[in-house]
Amino acid sequence: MSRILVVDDEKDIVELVSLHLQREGHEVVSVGNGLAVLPMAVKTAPDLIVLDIMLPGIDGVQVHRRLRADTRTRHIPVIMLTARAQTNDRIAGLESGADDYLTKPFSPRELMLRIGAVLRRSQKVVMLAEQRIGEFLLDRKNMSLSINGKLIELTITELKLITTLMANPDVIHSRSELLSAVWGYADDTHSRTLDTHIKRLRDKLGDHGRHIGTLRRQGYLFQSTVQELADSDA
Amino acid sequence: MSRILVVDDEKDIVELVSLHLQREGHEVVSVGNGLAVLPMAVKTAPDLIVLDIMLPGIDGVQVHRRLRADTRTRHIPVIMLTARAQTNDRIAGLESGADDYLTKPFSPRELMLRIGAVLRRSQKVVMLAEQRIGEFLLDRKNMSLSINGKLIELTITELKLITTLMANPDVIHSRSELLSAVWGYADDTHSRTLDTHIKRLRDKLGDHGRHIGTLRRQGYLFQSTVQELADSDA
DNA sequence: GCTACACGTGACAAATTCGTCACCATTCGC
DNA sequence: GCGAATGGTGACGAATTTGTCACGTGTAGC
Repeated sequence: MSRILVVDDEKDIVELVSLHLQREGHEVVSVGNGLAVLPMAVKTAPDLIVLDIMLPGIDGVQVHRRLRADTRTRHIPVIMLTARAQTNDRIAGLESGADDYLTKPFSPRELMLRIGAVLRRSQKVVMLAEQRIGEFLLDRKNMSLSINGKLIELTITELKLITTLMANPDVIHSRSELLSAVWGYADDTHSRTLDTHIKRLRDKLGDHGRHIGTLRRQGYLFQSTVQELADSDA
Repeated sequence: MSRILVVDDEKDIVELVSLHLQREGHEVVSVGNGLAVLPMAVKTAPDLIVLDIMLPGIDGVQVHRRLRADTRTRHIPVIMLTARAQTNDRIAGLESGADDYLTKPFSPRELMLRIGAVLRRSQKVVMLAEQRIGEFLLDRKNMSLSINGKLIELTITELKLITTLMANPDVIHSRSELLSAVWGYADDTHSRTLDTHIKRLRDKLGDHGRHIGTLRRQGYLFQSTVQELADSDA
């Protein structure tokens, strides 16, 4: 599942938290000294760090600063464990930097919920840099479309349109869905805007414009494969 | 590393191939019956399938057809194992569909090389759909940039420019690199095109335009963090 | 077969984008 | 400090993009 780095010098806290995390299928790494956090974080690349404030070596606030300052660890979400004795402005300082915080003593269940929430928020959504469908190559990194290796010059509107269609090939995209994705509004009563852009796009695709199909009263779709022109018995 | 589905009813072949694959760090799943391939492929989502022609149940050619016809498995590369007794036109038919083929008896080393080559060819390049840097959110899926949740309206040229810069934050991008990535040429002798677009982009970013730094005689860079305006001792 | 509705089409004009360029500002090396 | 090189700036005009709209074509339901 995910790898969690637990930082606390109280062994019973570490064991309790580890137990709960492992029960949920996470992998746990732990350290008990502030100075050891950054090297361990760099080495193990955890998905989240649970970081206690009171630490031997250097304290949790300092550790947090170092994690944020290092390009290798700055992206790792951090949940800080604070003691009730912390002053309010100190807690405010923590809140502004950490992804979440929890006051000791805490219920392990509460911590698990917090960890789950922070992990979900931080999950990276990825997509294919290049998507090939038949003779089409959509290069999302360079924001370009090629057909059989030949670059098709598209306006940004046309590019957004084909990108939206090719994101889910062979699936119908309603008019309102396309308008929303490309134009930011969903109602096109009495307007031919979408139709005009579809035509322009099809024109630029030449013969391959047939890959953009119309489903009357439903919307448009990008077809991975199209029927060959029938010469006989058409 | 990668997950490989090995399909062969000869147990010694399966064991031999599995041994070599596991030695290279791959995970191996195997089935010995043609009818079991598709369900297993759907279930385990392998990165590559090694598929023997001679199978009980349905033969390898049929299996291959089914894999290609199913949207859940059509993208999985297939290496087919053929027997020397196969006729030439049958082999030609296989070649046109499989990603690679190998004739029994084969050396395991040869198969490993083929597997490596096919895997390398099929690796999907992915990138973050959304990239957050400080207050900037680059949404590659929708081709948009937001700062603190506020959409910044950019032209396609400006978008390509900021995308290129943010792809490697805090790294210098030379003028020729930017020209090549955005304009498709690298020489800007006697032209202020790039500079003009950088200025336009900075203007649209307002205060946050400071994130785009100039390094004289080297190029430009996107800075994840910038110095706060110093009110004292500036 | 007829009609109403949905989509395709060509044309237009306003808006926007783009590259260029003259000039200014800044930086660096001598 | 000076001069040359480099980057910033505002303005211009050509080219392109965009949305709209009248009209035509195609389709589905009665």
